[in-house]
Amino acid sequence: MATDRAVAVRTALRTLVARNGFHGASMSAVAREAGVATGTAYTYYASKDDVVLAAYTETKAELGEAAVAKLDEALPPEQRFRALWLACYRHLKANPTHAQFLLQVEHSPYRGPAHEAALSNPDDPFLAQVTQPDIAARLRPFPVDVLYELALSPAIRLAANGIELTQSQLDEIADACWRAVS
Amino acid sequence: MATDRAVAVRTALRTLVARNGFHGASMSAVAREAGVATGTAYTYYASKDDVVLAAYTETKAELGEAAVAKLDEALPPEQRFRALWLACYRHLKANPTHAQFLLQVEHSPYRGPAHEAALSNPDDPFLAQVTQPDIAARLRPFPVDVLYELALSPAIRLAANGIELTQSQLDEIADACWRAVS
DNA sequence: CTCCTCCGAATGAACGTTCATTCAAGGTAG
DNA sequence: CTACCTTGAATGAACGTTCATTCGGAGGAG
Repeated sequence: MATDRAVAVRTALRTLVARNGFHGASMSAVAREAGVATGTAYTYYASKDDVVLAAYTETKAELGEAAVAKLDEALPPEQRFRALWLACYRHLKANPTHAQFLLQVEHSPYRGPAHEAALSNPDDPFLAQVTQPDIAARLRPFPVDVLYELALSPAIRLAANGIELTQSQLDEIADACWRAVS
Repeated sequence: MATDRAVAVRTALRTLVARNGFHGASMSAVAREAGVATGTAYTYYASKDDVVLAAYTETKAELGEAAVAKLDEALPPEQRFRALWLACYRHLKANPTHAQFLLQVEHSPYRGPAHEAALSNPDDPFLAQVTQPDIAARLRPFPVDVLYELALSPAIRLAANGIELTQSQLDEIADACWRAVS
C-alpha cells in the first residue's frame, strides 16, 4: 500500500525525535529508520516541517482516540475526568515515544504551527469534553491553555519520564489534577 | 571585566534558544547577539554544549535564589510552599525567556546532562526545602521527579506561556499544586 | 616622558562535516 | 511501450569549531 511508506516516515521521525531530539532526526536518518530512500519522504511531504506537523497531529489524534475509546459518557464529571486522565496516561505509558515526541514538539518553535495544525481538527475529543455542559459547569474559569497545563499535561510528562507509579498513586494524582481545575 | 563576555554569551544563547529553539541558536548567531566574535565564545567554553549547560545551571541557580530570597522560614509548610511557588512564578513571569529556555532544555536531549550538572550544585534551595523535616513529613511518598512535575513545573510552564492570571487564580493554582503533593 | 617590546584576549575567515532538498536514472506494473 | 514510483548520489547552504592574525595596553629601557 502506498500510504504505508508515509506512515513509516512519520513513525520513524517520531521515534528518532523522541530518542535523540530534532538534532538527531535528520531526514536521511529518518528515511533509513523508515526503510525507504531519502527522496521517498519527499514524495509524501513537501518538507521536513511537514513531516513533523503530520506526525504531531497523528500522535495527538491517536491520543485523543485512546482517551475516549472506552469512556462511559454517562459517568458524572469527576469520574469521567479521572477515566479520561488515566486512559491518557496509560496510552502514553505504553507508547513513551509518543509522550516524549509530544513534549519535544510543544516546547520547540514548532509549538505555534503545531497548535494551529491541531486546531484544524475540529473533532478533538478533549475540547469536546471541555465543552460538555456538565463538565464546563464544574471547571474554574481559566483559559483553555491553563486547564490543559494543570489537568492533562501532568499525565503526558509523567508518562514520558518513565517513572513507575502504583494504581493508587495514579488515582491520587488524577484526583489532584481534577481538584486543580474544578 | 573579562567575565562580562562569558555572561553575554550565556545570556545571548538563552535568549535565542527561548525565541527560536536550538535550531535558531547557532554559535555565530549567539556570538552576534552577544556582541562578540564567533571565536570569543570558545575562549570561555569548550563547546556549544558547554554554553548550554552553563546557561542552564545559571538560570536554575537564579530561579532558586529568587524563590528563597524573601522566604520566611518560620512559616508553616503549607504557606511556605505557597510563597515558594509564587516567588518562582513571579520570577519567571518577569523573565519569560528564562522559563522558555528551561523548558526547551528539559525536553531536549540535554535533559540528562542538564540534570547531572544541576545536581552538582549541592545547595539547590528546592532540594533543601524538600528535605526539611516539617515539609518532608507532609509530602506524599513520590519520587522527587514526580513531586517536581506536580508542584513546581506548572509554575514554570504557566509563566512560559505568558497567560495573564489574577492573584486569586494564582493562589488557587498554588494551593492545587500543594494538594497534589501533600 | 617617550619609545619599544611583548602578551594574550579577541577576531572572523576558513575548514570539514552534515544538513535538507533535488533529480536523473532505474525499476515495476499494467 | 507507457506511466508512475522509488532510489541514492549530488548539491549548496549552514553548522560547530579552529587558528593565523590583529591590537590595545602593561612594563622596562633610555
